[in-house]
Order: sequence, then structure tokens, then C-alpha cells
Amino acid sequence: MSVDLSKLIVKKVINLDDLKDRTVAIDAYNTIYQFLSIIRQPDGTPLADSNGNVTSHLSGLFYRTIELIQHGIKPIYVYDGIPSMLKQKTIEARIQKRNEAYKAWQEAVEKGNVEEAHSYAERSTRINKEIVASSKELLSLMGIGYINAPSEGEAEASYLSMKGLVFSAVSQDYDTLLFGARNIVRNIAISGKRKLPKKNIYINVNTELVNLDETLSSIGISRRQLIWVGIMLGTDFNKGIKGIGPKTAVKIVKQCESLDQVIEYIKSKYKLEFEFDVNEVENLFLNPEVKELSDLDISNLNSLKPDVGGIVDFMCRKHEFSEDRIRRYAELLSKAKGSLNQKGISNWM
DNA sequence: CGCCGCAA
DNA sequence: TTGCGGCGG
Repeated sequence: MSVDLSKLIVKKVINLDDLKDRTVAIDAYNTIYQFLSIIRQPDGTPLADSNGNVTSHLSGLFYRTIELIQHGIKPIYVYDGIPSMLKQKTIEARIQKRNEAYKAWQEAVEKGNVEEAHSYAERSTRINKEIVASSKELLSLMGIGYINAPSEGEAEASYLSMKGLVFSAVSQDYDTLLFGARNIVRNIAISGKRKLPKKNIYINVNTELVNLDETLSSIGISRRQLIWVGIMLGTDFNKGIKGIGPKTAVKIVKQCESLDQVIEYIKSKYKLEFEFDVNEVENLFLNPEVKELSDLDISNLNSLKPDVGGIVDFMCRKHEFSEDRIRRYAELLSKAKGSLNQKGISNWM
């Protein structure tokens, strides 16, 4: 779980057309993780080819990315690099939970408890190097740019949005705001509907845009203070303070001028302390390791060309997707990309 | 998740 | 035309 700022942020419901002609930096791991979790058979088995290569993420990435392109959106995927040392505990805890979920999944399958199996399978999801490599190969064939971040992908996507190199970061995680993204887009999916597990209830999940400045001015704090709020609530890089929720955290930062004052305040008022010096966490959000890019880099990533034959070879020959479907969508992609590029050229001349 | 066929 | 439900790999 990353930081939960949902109670504090100012969000605006949008649709994909509102992102027309915008470049967005998509958190690749975040997206792939969701596809791997959810694109599964009823008993939790992911889609795979006959050689056992998992293909759930390829299906999700392929169709969703084409949908974005058809709306005139220019997606660039951002992959994680080497995680910060501060993330170690979170990573270990996640591995532990996934392993437990994996066992519970297998047990549920043996018992024939399908619903339970599916739920544990979702929680056992992990991304390995084959999944990363195959997703990058697909994006390359599709003519979709991607960036290998030196460290946190969210930090890189946020940097791009902060500098105005892209319009927004796309991620479910609010950490992106703490990293300074001007805008973040959440729930960027094709279908707005999602089924609640085990129930016959469908809920509408809207695509939403969160603007950092609007959020900060509505709360009445600075970005730095928002980082302190996040630190109190808990992030991937530190454990929060038990008993302090969003409302209290905001109240505290409003009477503090530094993180050290926040730490002192918590110590005197609550008799509680962070597990280590969270100044490191603040510094990570303020000065993350990122790869610096230029407008030209972004424009080059946006003008890559799809390779319809290559897509068909990769998806159908290698991974056994239906050729009819893949070829049809690959051609839609090619056509939509072509008209995007054409427009780019005419604007240029 | 998102596609597609089928029902109404 | 829309809405559901089953399948995709």
C-alpha cells in the first residue's frame, strides 16, 4: 500500500477525450501489475501461451494502449529501475504476503473453492523479468515509447509532469503527487465499470484527474508539507504514525515549519517516534534520482512507428493470440498513429 | 481488463 | 442499441 491521500486530494472526473493530444507518462509497473492481477481465469490462472509464458499483461497493454492512441493520447511508459534502499522493508513485506497468497491460492484450488482461489491468485501477483521484457518488446513493436527510470518509475513520471515535458503522470498511487507531478490521472481504463467480487454489483469507476496545485491550495499547505503529511500517514519508504489520519496530519503540518518540528510535535504530544530519520524520506521525495530528458526526447518517443507484421509475429506466432483480432487492432493502431504523426508534421510545417 | 457474441 | 456473461492464451 502506498500513501493514502484519497481524503485530501481534489479530483476532477474526466474522460479520455479530455486527454486528447496530451502526452502522459504511465507508471508501467503499476499498470502491468493490475493487468496481471485481474486478467485471470475464474480459478485464478493467468492467461498464458502453451509454453507457459504468462500473457495477461500483453493482452491488457495491447488493447488499452490502442484505445489511448485512438483517443489521440500519447502514452509513454515508465519502468522502475533500482529501488531506493528505503523501500527494502516494504518490498520484503510484499514478497512475504505474495508467497502466503500463493500458498493459499494453491490450497483453494485443491479444495475446489474457485472464488477464494481467484482472490488469493490476485494477491499473489508478481512481476518478473520475463514479464518486463515481453511488455517492452510489445511496446517497441507497437511504436510506443518507454523510459527506463534509474530508480522509482513514479519519480521519473512525476519529474516529467513537473517539468511540463508531459501533461501528467498516470498511476493509481498517490506517491506520484509527493514526487511533485503537476497532474496525475487515475483509473485510465477503457470500461468504466468494475464488478465487485462475489457480488452482483457493478460500480462506476471514473477516470480522474488530480491537480497538485489545486490540491495544495484547497488544503492550504505547501508541497513540502504534503510530503510531511504523507510521511505521517505512511509511504512505501516509511511506516506512518499509528493514530494519525489525514485530518490530524494536516493540522500538525500547518503548525510546523520543518519536518524536525513535526517529529518533535509527535514526540511531545503523542509520545511516538518514527522508526528512523524520516528526513531521508523527505529528501527522496524532493530530490529523487531521475533521468533528465528534453522535449526532443519526448517527441522522439512519440513518433515511433508501429510494425504490424512484427506485432502479429510476436503476439500470434510466439504467444498464440488470435491472429484475426491482433491484426485488426494492430492496423487500427497503425492508422491512428499515422494520423497523429501526420498532424504533428503539418503543425511543424 | 477488455473483446465479442447473444439476448432483449 | 445496450447490457450481460463467458472467454481470451
